[in-house]
Amino acid sequence: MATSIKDVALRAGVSVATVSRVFGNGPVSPELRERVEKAIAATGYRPNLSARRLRSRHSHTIGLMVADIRSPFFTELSRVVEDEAYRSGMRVILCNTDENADREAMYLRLMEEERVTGLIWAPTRGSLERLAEDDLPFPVVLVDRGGPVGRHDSVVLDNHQATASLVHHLHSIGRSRIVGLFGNASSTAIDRHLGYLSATASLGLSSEAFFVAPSAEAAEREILKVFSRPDRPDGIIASSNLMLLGIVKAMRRLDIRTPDDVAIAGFDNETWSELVGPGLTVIEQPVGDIGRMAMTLLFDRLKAPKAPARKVMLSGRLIVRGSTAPVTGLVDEPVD
Amino acid sequence: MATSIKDVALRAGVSVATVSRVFGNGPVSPELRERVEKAIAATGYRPNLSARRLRSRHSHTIGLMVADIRSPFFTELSRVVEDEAYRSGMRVILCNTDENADREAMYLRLMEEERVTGLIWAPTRGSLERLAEDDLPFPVVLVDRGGPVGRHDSVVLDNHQATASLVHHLHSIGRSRIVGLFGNASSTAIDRHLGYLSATASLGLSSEAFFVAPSAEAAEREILKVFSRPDRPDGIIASSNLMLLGIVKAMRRLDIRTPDDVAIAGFDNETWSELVGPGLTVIEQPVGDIGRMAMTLLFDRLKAPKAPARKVMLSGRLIVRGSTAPVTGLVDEPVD
DNA sequence: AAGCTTCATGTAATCCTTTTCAGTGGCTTT
DNA sequence: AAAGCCACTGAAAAGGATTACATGAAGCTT
Repeated sequence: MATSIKDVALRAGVSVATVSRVFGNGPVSPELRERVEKAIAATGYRPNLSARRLRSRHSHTIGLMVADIRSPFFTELSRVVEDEAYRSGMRVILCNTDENADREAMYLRLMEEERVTGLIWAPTRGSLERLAEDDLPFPVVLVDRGGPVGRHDSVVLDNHQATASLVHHLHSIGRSRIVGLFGNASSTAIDRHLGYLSATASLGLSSEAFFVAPSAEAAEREILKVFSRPDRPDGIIASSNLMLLGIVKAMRRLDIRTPDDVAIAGFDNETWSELVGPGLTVIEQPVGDIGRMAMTLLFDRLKAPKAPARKVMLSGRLIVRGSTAPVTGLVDEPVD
Repeated sequence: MATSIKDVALRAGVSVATVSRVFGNGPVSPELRERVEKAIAATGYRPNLSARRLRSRHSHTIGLMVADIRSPFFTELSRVVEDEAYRSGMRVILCNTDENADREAMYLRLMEEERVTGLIWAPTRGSLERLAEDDLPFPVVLVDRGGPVGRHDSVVLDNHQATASLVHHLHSIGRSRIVGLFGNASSTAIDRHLGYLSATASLGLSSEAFFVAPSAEAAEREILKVFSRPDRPDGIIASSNLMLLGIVKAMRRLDIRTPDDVAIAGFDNETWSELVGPGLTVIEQPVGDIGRMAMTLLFDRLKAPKAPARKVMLSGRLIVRGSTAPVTGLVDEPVD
C-alpha cells in the first residue's frame, strides 16, 4: 500500500492541508515546511496524480494526434511538443491515427475522457472537412494540415508556395516535362498538388499528377509505370520523403541517371537527404518552429478562449542538391 | 461543467452504481442497460479517467523511457509499444531522457506519481549499473540495454554476436585493418565494442576503437582525424546509424571510395540504407519483435510478480550491400 | 411451504487530493 | 484599547468514479 498524504501529515504532526500546501506553495511557515519535507523524504511519498487531477479539475495533459510517429516530420514534431509540454509541467498523450477515421474518432473520445487541456492535431482529410460541425470540449490547434481559417487555430507550411518554388527551380535548370507524385491520403498532398498546378500553369508547362498510397513501394511502382511510356518526364516533384525514396529506387532499377535524365525534388530535409544518390533537393520544413508555434497558439487560446482563430503559415527553405544540378551537357562535374 | 455519472443516472432513473456497471460490464438487465445507454448518448457523457484510475487503483498506464524518440530504433519501438498498449486498453507515457541522468531521475519520479502499471526502459549507462539497488514500485522491463540477468526482465539484441558477424563479414571480403567507431553514451555501444574486440582477436586482426558523442557530426570529425594518419584502415564498423552517416560524409569529403578503399558496415536497417552511397551493409534489428516481447514480458511479470527475471536475446540479421561488396581489383562493377 | 441461492439493484464508503471555510494569534491602525 | 488586518493552520467538503455490502425478488430444493 503506497504512502499517502495522510501518512506524511501524521508523521510530520500537521494536517493534510498543510502537506498539500507544501506542494502547491501555499502559505506555510518555515518550520512546518521543513518538518513536512523531512516526512516526505522519510516516507518516500509521491503525490497521486490521478487524485490531484480529479480534485483540481485540471489534467495538465495535452493530446497529440498525428498520422504516424514514424514519419520524420511527426517524429520531430512530437519531440518538440513533448519538450515544450514537460517544460511547463504538462504531459502529452500521443496517438497514431494511420490516417484512419475510426482510429481518429476513438482517440478523440479518449482525449475527452482524459479531459485534456488541449489537442494538437494533424487531422485526416475527412475530419478536416467535418471540423466545423462537431465541437470538442477542449481547444484544438491544427498542425501540418489546416483548411481555411475556421474555428480552430492552425499552423502549417505554405505548401502552395513551397511546391511552386520546386517547380520554378526545376524550370530554371531547364526542365519542362515535370510530373508530380502525391500521396493520396493527407490534405497536405492536395495543397501541394495545387501549388504544382498553378506553378506549371503560370510557366506554361504541361502538368501531370499521380496519386498513390503514402509508401515508398507504391511510389516506386507508379514511377516504373510512368517511365514505361515513351514520353518520359525530365523532372519529378514528390510530395513527401517516402515518395522521394520510391522515386530514387525506381531510377536505380531503370538505370536512369539523376539529374542528367531526370531531376528530382521533394519535401523534408533529413540527415540522409544529402547522401542518397547525388543528394536530394528538398524543401526543408521548420518543424521545430511549427511545433513551438502550435504550443504557443494553444497556450494563448487557453488564456483567451474567445479570441478569433489564428492561422500561422510558415515558409519552407529550398535546399538545392545534386538531384537538381544543372546539366552542362558535356561533362558531369561533381556538384558542391 | 461536464456531465458526470450522476447526471446520467438521474436521467436514466437508476443509481450511479448501475451506470458504472454498464461500463464495467457488471450484471445489468437488458432494459436498464438500454435506458442507461440512451442517457449516455443523450448527455454525451464521457467517464472521467482520473476518477476511475483513482478509485480503481489501476492506472492502466505504462511508461516508455528512451534516449530519444528521433533515433529510428526508438521511433519504431514506441510505435509498436503504443499499438500493443492501446490494444489492451493501456496508455503510454513517453519520455526522452537524452541519456541524461537528471532527466531520467525526474521522469522516474513522474512514473511513480502516475502510478504506472509498468515501465519499459532503455536506461542510461549509469542507471543500468545502479539498477540493482534502488527498487521501484512497479515492474520494469529493460530494452535495448540490459546488463547481466539481474532483478529485471530485459530484451536486447545479441550485440556481441551481431558485431562479431560484421567483423567476420569484413574479414571475409579481405579486410584486415578494421577500426570500430562507437557511441560514448549508451551501454549498447559497450557491448558492441566487446563483440568487436573478441572477433578481431579471434581472427588475429589488429583492433582500434574510437568513442565519440552519438551524432553524425562527431563521427565525421573523428573519422576525418583517423584518415589523416598514414596507416589508413580498410574497413570501419559503426555502432549506430548516426555514426554510419558521419562516416559516409567523411568518405565523401575525403573522396575515398567505398567499398574499394574502405568497406563500411553498421547497425539498423532503414528505408534509405540501401540508397546511401553504394548501399549500406547493416545489421537489421528485429525492432517489432523486441517491442512486442517487451510487452509480453511486462504482462507476464504483472501476472507473476515473483517469477525469476528473464533475459531475452534476439539476433540481428546481416544485410549485405554495396558498402562491403568484394572488390574485384580490376573493374568496378555496379553492385545491385 | 419454509429455507436457500441467485441475480439485479441501490446505498454508502472509499480512493487521495485540493480547496473552502473558519478560526487563532499577533500586529498595526486610529 | 478596540478594531481591523495578515499570515498560518486545521477540519471538512468536494471532485467523479468503483466497489463492498445490504436488500428484495425470483426460482429451486426438499
